[in-house]
Amino acid sequence: MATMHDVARLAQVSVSTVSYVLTGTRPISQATRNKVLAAMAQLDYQPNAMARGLASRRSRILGLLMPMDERGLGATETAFVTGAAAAASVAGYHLVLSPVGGGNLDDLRRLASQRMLDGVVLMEVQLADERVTVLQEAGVPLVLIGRTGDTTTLSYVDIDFDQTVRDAVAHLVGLGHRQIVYVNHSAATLASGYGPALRTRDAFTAAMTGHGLEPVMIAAEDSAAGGRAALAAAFAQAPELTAVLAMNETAIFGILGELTGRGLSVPDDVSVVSMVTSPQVAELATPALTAMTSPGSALGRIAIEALTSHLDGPADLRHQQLLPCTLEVRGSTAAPRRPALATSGPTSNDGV
Amino acid sequence: MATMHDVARLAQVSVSTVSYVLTGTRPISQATRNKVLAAMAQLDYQPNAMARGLASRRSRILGLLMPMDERGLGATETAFVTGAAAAASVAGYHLVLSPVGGGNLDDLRRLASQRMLDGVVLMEVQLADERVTVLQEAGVPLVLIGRTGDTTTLSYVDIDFDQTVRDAVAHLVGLGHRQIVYVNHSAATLASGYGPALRTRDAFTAAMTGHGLEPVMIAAEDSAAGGRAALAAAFAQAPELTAVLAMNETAIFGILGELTGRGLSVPDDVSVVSMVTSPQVAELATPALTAMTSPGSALGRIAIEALTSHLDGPADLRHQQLLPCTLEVRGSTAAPRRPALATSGPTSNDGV
DNA sequence: CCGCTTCGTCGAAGCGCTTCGACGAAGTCC
DNA sequence: GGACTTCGTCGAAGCGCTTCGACGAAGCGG
Repeated sequence: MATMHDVARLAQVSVSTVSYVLTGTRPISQATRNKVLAAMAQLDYQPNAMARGLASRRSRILGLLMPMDERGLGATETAFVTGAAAAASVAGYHLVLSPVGGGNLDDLRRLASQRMLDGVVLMEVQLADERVTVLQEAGVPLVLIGRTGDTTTLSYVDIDFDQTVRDAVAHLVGLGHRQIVYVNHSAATLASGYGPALRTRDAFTAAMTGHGLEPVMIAAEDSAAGGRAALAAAFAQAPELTAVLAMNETAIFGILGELTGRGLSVPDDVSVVSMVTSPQVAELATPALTAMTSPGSALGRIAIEALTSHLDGPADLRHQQLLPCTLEVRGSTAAPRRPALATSGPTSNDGV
Repeated sequence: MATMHDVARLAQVSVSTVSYVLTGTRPISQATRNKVLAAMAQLDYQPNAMARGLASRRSRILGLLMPMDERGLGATETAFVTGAAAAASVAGYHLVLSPVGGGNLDDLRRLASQRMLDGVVLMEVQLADERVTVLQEAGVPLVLIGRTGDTTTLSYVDIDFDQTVRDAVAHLVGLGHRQIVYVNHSAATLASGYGPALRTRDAFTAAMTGHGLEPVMIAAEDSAAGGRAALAAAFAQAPELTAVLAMNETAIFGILGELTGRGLSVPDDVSVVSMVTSPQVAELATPALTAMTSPGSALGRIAIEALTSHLDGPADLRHQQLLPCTLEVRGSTAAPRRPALATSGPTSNDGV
């Protein structure tokens, strides 16, 4: 393995000159640069990342911390990762994914203190997330995907749940639906302070109220069985329901199964909209699901760009941005079979 | 950030002594050790990973190279990753996941030559995989998940597809099925030399022939639509079919949808077995799928253990191991409604 | 044409750690 | 009880790179 010394000797220049050619920190004449580049090519020289990191005190490695539970990564998360990796590569950084779960905070602390990561993107952020504290204490630059409760001092990129829910509800209301049930994540997830679950809950209430409609939310376990139970609960609470909006990607297959089981057809009897869902998953169902497609790879790219601009630019700037999911109408939504009965309250906003 | 120097000064020993306490390379008296450990604790000392790596020429970082296509990671792959991460942690290594796709071989070459990874686990190996060559040229220790065509010089862990297919077929034959169709990955995937697709194809042929039955294989695109088309093709080729064995986790939902669409019930009219499938995915379907559950986390653990034993032990040993998937009977398989007509050929193996 | 800045290059001093050789003290063997 | 090994510790020499200060050679204005 050739070192910088070898290159310098072959090119008949000093080591520092070679370094300057590599990093561009100081001007180098074209002639010298060519000599050095030729020597590098001839020796198949590759800089040693460790040595470089030690001397410069920056590793040019960015970490993407993704808790991996047994659920697996959906296409949404994957798009996110690939978007981030591409952006990192463009900025001249490596991206490594670290599957540090919520449990091992010590592992995280060690990783952070070892100065091996120049910066970190945190996925699946809770409203109160200890990992943020650990990382901040270790002095590691940080960008969140998602938001903590108090976001004033942090950089983040997140889905605009408010807008997304509003668009989804508007789509259903526009089709003529009046009794819409929102199937959220489980009660336990809500209680644990999972941001998306809480934010969509509030956004749904606001959107429905804005249309003069009654918001009904059901918390469902993340499983097909949970979806079935949720649908039963939904019919118990709102027997006239004609549409389901589901945040819970896992439960939705249970919902569909139960609907079929009750002899109800999608979308004729009940319309279904899936939130924050990838096209791939939406296409698995029959009929394919009308869904709010998440801006996965854009989210990843923007997070990395924010992080690198922190690193290469002034340290104290803050990047906060929300991106909505876009509505993609497929086969699971239609006008309700029985036209809406006028419900109580104003209906002036119906035509959205 | 405290350095080893600070610790040495506070403990009134030399730097090398501190290093020996940390690495255990040489004996240190209990008294000295305690002094050093106390100093470390007091200063909240964390060794600098870069410096350590530079001096020792080992980073204690292992890479898990997983091509991330838009399909996303299933629960199987996730189990794999978590198993690997846990094993790495036990062995005192960090595990980083690198989403290097098949395209950017140069990226891989750079990563490998920078000496920042002590070793690498390669996922989703093709029968002829250039990444193997690149890594071998760079001299990076290597363990495969999956196998290349020529495995003589390589370490690998893989699913025992032969055994898995045999068990799946035996289950169906045992229930009384005679016309069994195997739905594989797409023709393009087969042509590209994707090992699991090829191996299961051959294993299916062997297993069916062994039972004196006619093997029918359909290649299906990785989508719900592909599954529907595959089922149509299956009925065209084998109108009497009573069971489907599917390798294609994505297509299987299309298969189920098409079955329902044709008014056929699962498992009464047609039994379905899903290969290499996680319980989570199997439970999404209604009824839940009888499936061959992949030994995900064990596979990850074993791969890492093989890799670390390469690194810490003699360099030239070889680890080659196959693990079968285990049959988990759920609701999608049953005895065929119309008992099998005696097909041509011997039926002596039926009772398996 | 003199002092001044800018350009291009060099040498040397680290970055924080591991590891080798050395060496006194203590234990072991016949 | 002398020769020899083992134990526990130290100092110093790197690992391969970045970066700082220095310095000769040009280029510039007045």
